Amino acid sequence: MRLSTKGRYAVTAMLDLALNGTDGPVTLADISENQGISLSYLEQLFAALRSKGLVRGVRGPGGGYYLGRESDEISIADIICAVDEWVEFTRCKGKQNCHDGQRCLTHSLWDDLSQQIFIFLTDITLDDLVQRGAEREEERRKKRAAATQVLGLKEQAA
Amino acid sequence: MRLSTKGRYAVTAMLDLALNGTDGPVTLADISENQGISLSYLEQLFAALRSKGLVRGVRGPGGGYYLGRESDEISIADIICAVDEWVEFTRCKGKQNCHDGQRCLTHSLWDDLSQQIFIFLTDITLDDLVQRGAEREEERRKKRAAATQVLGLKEQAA
DNA sequence: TTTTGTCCTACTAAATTACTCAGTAATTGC
DNA sequence: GCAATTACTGAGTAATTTAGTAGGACAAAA
Repeated sequence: MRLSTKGRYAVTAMLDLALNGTDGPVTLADISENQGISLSYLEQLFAALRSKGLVRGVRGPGGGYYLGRESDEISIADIICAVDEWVEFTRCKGKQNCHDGQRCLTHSLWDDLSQQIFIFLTDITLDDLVQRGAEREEERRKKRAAATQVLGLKEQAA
Repeated sequence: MRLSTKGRYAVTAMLDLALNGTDGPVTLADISENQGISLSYLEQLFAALRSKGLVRGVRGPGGGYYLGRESDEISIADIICAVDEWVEFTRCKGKQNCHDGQRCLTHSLWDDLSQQIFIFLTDITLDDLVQRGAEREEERRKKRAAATQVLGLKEQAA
């Protein structure tokens, strides 16, 4: 899993959509101004988001973008995966030579870590972030505790 | 926390050092050949590692690099921080405009995630990887469980 | 004193990131 | 129908990062 600023831009934009898309679609021009991201870069990001069904575009005057699904059914991992392509490159089979086994050690380390991050981000939805913004701190703590508990349980079971 | 291939290279090289540095120093030329990393790039990485005291260089014939500390006192996070500079860029105060609070939401999300990753990688040492390579699978599972348990406990306490 | 290696600086190539420009397509209001 | 608005598309470009080259200077062993 890659954690780039590109993914952050996408999450920020999607959050903007979740917050402001309640009454009518939101234009990229608005998001561009709100978040300080260039319009054309947003267009590229939203092309990727659209192809994954995370957003729905409406053309013409008064148009803009809606979320493709409910905000509590869009995880942060969904968004990042959509824009970051995610061809996980650490697979030993094939390109890399893992003859002496050392490289495989770091590979498995990275795979493990990547999976941990993925699980973490899969358990956080756009809606969770919205709730967080609405000063519902208690709710937030519960959600976060539940998310990280999954991490713990997953490994303790092994 | 950044997870780049640069950091992976560094971890791989350090693991090579931990495995082959038991009898005498290891030359960068050896690591270069073993791991398929260019010599000059390794020199850059090791300059950073050396400045942080993670390795110790010995000049002249028969020279090379030793680990700067015992392998069980060097965490993966140490290595990545050394080469990746880590100027965490998500701090709201200052450069970015967080006027409407939306950006702050993603900032705190990223900060949280970054911290989770950091904790995860801090609890894994070079020695853990070496043990793992020695087919001590049971040991590995115990270590991993302990490491991830920290993640769980940290949040459950909140 | 020659060889082997670290150490140091600058430069270059490739990839990625972020952005620009110039359009086309669909929808609305006049 | 026509103009305005907005999503879409693709080519191109600047800035940054990553990775690798080149050419040394210094230190120590042979």
